[in-house]
Amino acid sequence: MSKVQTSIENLKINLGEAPAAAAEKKTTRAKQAKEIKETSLNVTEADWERVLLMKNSNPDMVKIRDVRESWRSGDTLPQAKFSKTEALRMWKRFSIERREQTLIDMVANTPKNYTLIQDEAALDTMVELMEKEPIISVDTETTGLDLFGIDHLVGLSVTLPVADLHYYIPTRHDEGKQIPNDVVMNKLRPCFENPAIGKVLFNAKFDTHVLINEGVRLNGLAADAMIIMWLLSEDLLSYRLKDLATKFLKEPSDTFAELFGKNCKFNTIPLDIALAYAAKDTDLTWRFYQWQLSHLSKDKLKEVHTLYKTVENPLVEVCINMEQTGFIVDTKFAKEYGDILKAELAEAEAELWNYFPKDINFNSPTQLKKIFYEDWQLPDISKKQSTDADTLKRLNDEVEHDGIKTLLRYRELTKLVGTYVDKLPNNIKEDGRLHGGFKQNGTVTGRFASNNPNLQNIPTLARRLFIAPPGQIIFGADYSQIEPRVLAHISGDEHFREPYNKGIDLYATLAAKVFKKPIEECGDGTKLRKMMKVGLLAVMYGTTMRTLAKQLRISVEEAEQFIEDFYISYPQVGLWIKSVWEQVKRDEFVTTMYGRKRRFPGHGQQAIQYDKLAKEICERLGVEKLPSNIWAFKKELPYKLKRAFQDVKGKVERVRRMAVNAIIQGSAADVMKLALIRLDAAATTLGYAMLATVHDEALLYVDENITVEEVDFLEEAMTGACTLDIPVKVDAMFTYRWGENELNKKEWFSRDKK
DNA sequence: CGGCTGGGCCAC
DNA sequence: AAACGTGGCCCAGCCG
Repeated sequence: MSKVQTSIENLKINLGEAPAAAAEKKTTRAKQAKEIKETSLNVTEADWERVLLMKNSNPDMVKIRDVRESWRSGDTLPQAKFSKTEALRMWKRFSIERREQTLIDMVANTPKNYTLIQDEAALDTMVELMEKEPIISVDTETTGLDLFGIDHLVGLSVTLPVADLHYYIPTRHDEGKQIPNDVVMNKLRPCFENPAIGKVLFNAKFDTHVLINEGVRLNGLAADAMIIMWLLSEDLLSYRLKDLATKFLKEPSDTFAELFGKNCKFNTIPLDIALAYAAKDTDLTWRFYQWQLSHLSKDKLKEVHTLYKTVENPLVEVCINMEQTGFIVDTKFAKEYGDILKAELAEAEAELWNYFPKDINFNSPTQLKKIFYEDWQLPDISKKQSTDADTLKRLNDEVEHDGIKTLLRYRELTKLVGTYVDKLPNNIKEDGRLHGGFKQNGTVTGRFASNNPNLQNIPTLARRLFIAPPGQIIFGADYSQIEPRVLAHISGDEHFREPYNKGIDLYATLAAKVFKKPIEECGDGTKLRKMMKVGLLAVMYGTTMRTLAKQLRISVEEAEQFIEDFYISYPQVGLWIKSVWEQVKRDEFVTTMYGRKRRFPGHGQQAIQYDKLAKEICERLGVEKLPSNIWAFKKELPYKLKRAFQDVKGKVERVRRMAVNAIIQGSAADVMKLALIRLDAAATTLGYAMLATVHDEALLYVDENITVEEVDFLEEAMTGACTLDIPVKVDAMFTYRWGENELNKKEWFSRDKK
């Protein structure tokens, strides 16, 4: 048996897979169950794509492809009469064979310039070469993803592009000769911490956290290929390096889970396999980055490249800082508050039993649906037997049922307890802090996303669990009305800009103008002002008249009149929106203020089809303007035409809404990202820590004795992040406990100190 | 059991 | 015939 095959056999034992001979004997139920379980895993789109790639070399695979297509289309193909189970078994057999074969091939074909570093002399040679490189690629291998918890580094790979050498340095593998971890870290530290040596990574945030745990602060991030990819194509299904390499470099590459199984830890991988896998990571990262650069240098992507260099790349450090800081959670308070809420919940539940039959689960929409619409025969307002809050409220308006009211209260409480008050403390790590994730590439528009846990959707009532460490406070700075301001700036509407330039209330001014009422009747708290707020959102997000009517509890005709009046008062806004529709029809993408793109491939054709059918409808009816409800014309328009138009209309209007929204939301996100970079720099000079961002606000931990000058300095970092044609306003907030007793700047500095 | 989906709901 | 943009998490219920 060759060395490679020995490694594979060892690996199989590590993976818990019995050798082939033993497998045949044992066919217990448990084992079958396990097999089914494994079979159901990992049959992803990417798997199937690879099956298609391999079909020429293995005719059997064609059958599997056919089976899959037949599942999708809902027919059975005559040449592929397999049950789903049989097909999955075939897939399983194939993938295990392939996995083994891939590993054998991978090790056998390990490139000559991949080197395993197992002794200090070799490491010294590598470091010497590394110091001559202007830019290198780095990647880490770990036991898992819980970096603030149990998981840690087991080895790292480095690519030296000039020398064309690729290394893997194992430090904590279970078996094989290795250099002690601290020795490796000490030797790498000077180069890794030297900002003059550029680093190219794939998901740099992850590796930087890993290295921080080892006492090394990676500096000089030159590029994060994952973030660049997202700027080049914001809505790919997968942003895994291996999938991208397969897709764009035309180099079929398997992900870790595909090669080793989902539950495998990297420290169990034999070193010869680890080298072939891990050195390829940095090799691919570097090559992928070069491929990206070849695109970014094109004229039409210059702006995107600039956006990357000036915003997204420096922002990676800010994300790392926010995640490192982490929130302090008041666990004692969480417990007390949880108990109070649970008592209220028990009360609500006891009350619910007065109205609902025994043994029903109030958390189950399926069961509630049956009671509301079958047993109680309530009118189906939503037309889909919904039991959501909106429907329940409207139902209650009609039938006045205490059970419905209590159910709403029950829902509120279960959400608060079950998702936040009880659950958030579970995320606290050994350092006593909660480190949520901030993903700068988490959305298609450019906004941040947050997870594990999501810190961007904490309800006001649950925010009070988050506190500042002793001697510090939470400082918040949020942009006031950033999205309407962006609209005012981009649309160039003088009237729309007026309230901002004069420093008066936007919504009151808009309402007065649109409703033709004196401004006194549109002030704070008035109905007209509230209506205007909803109306402006509808304009920005492209709400349909039907929904707007529902929200404002007015008729569809009144809603149409409302929006028409708005466009008469603010004609440039309407013209700008139409210009966006034209842009997206022509280019199939739109661009934010800072050059971020949102793409809508295929929209051009759809828009042309839309125009064609719209024209036909107008001609048949002999009208200029497309009627809002074509279904009213029962005889005048053939069903087929109406149906075809409705189809394309839905798609085209959806893209139009998304395009308008992407520019507004995306530009606001650009501004916020710039602001975060400046804030991070300002915070660093003051010795403060970035904590979080919630779309239009940034949170920091600062000294409770922060000075007015320091606050001015932080505020300026935000206000100075952009220059719009109108003023930008930032509101500062000071508190010991998030969401509670929040003071503004004036209040904070004039408060009575205890 | 573990993955997946749909309904519901929190934030901006 | 009909859906307001961007997200993530929890629970039921289903599947293999």
